[in-house]
Amino acid sequence: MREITDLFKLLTDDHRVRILMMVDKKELSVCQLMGILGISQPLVSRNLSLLYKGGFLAERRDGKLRFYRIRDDISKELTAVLALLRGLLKSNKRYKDDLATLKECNEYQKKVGRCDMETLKEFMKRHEKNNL
Amino acid sequence: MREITDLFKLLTDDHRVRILMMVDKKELSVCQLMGILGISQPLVSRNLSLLYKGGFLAERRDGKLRFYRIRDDISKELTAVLALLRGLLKSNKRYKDDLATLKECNEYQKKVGRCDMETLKEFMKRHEKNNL
DNA sequence: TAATCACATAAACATAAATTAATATGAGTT
DNA sequence: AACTCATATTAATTTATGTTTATGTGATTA
Repeated sequence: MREITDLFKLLTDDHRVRILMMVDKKELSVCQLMGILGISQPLVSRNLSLLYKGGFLAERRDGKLRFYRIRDDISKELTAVLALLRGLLKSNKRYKDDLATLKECNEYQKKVGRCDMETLKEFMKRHEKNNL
Repeated sequence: MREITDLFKLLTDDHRVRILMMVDKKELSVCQLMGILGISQPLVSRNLSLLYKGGFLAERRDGKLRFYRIRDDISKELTAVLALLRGLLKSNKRYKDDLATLKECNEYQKKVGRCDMETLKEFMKRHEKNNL
């Protein structure tokens, strides 16, 4: 029983759910997630770590960057939970906004040709200004 | 987004999930739930109240007793969550034990012909002994 | 109408979780 | 080998949550 309530506990934090849904859409690095969600690096790392320990995520290192994505061999329990989440969020405003930001973030990176922390912080600054 | 994480928050407590699954099986009074789960009355009441506020439950008063059951007009979100829970718990030991206790509790009540707090406390005492 | 019973709620306490700020790690670069 | 950069981790603070004890409420019965 505890395993199940612990699983739900993973989904009681907005940041974690948003992170999960973003990497569900596309493999992402820590600094990309910072840029998209507009939150601090340790906060992204901590929540990634919890989702990882919860069995949702796979990690891949590429140079200095670490990319996270949904594991492709997650348990049937986690598969069911993910399916539920996708359904619940389909028409959620925050989720759709995040998806849009994800797209902008990608385009910005393509334009400047880099994917490092400075680039992402610059993106965060610009994005924040646009949403005032 | 908050609405969704709050929904999951309701399911992060063992007692609440057990209560939800018991009333999913059968309409039950507060003291019956005490007897089945073996926990205090304020604890049952508090968790029932949270599940009620969360939109899962309907209440019916019959004399001194208050019976709770799953609302028959719950939202599609809650319906999806309930379906998930039923799947996750289908083969869960604690859940199956609780179902067995629910059955015993019913039979005990039929035998003694009452459904009040004294009866249920007596049942709790006996049940505890049997499980030593 | 006073007492009792089932249940609800408030207050108090204990514990756990989220966030930030500061620091550590470890791979890549010079 | 020293340095830098992306990320992880720790410690400290705040905030939220669960549980018990004590008390309130409203219906029923004596």
